[in-house]
Amino acid sequence: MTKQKKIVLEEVRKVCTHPTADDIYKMARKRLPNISMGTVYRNLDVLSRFGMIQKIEMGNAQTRFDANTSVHYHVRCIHCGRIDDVPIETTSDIEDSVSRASDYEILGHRMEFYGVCPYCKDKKILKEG
Amino acid sequence: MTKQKKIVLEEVRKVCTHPTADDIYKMARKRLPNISMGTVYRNLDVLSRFGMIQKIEMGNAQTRFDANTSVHYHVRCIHCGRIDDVPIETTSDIEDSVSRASDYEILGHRMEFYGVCPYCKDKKILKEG
DNA sequence: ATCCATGCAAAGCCTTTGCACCCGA
DNA sequence: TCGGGTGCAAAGGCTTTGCATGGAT
Repeated sequence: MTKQKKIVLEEVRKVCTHPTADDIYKMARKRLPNISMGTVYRNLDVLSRFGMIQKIEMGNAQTRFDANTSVHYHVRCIHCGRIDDVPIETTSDIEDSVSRASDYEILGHRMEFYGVCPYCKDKKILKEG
Repeated sequence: MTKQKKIVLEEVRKVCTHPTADDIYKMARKRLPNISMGTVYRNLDVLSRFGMIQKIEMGNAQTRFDANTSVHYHVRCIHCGRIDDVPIETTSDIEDSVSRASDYEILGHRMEFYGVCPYCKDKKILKEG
């Protein structure tokens, strides 16, 4: 656990905004001005491979990272790109259905919701009103 | 509907492999040797915006395209990248739960399964056996 | 002294875009 | 003739990687 890796981990844990690698790079730079993008990517990668953080990879968007490693769903705002956790239970029942219905060995699923976040809803109302 | 757009559409419809833009480029080139990648991308984009084909954007992988425009789920093989349709019904019930549980205006969801495809399962058995 | 992680920069991959040209209405 | 679609090539965004250096054990 190098100084760089420690800081990357801490910065991911500090926020609940599901930051991108670049966000984390900027945050880490405030504490370690010479940290490089390559190091940030490398550390995000090993941290996620070791299960200490989670990669959020959906919908061809830029990868984001999450200190919350529990299985949970996300919702993405189609206007501002903001990502939030979805406060509902995840289910693996559906994986069983898929296992039965296909010839794949199902190992997991990902689900993401999309819509308009509260802030953008307000902005839209203001514009329209 | 130019010659190029027509061929791009036909090639997407010809296969059930959920091809990438590059796959389609290679297929289209057999019929129209001078078609360019830019044209393929542009046409895939307008065809999907007009609902004539579907973009599959999952898991930070390369975008794939699907002539089947109905709402359905996909499953991806973690070994070979193959994508197949999942023969189960999609549900929007869960979107209602999320609507109630969050402050977002929910417009839709994406779900994808991952696992090991039949072919890779066999290969694994062969290697192990 | 050794070895692995780092910083830096370059390359890679997929996709988009600017621009001049051409083809069809 | 006119305008939009095309081919080509370059640029763009994000991510990975090669390599020499440096720090920790």
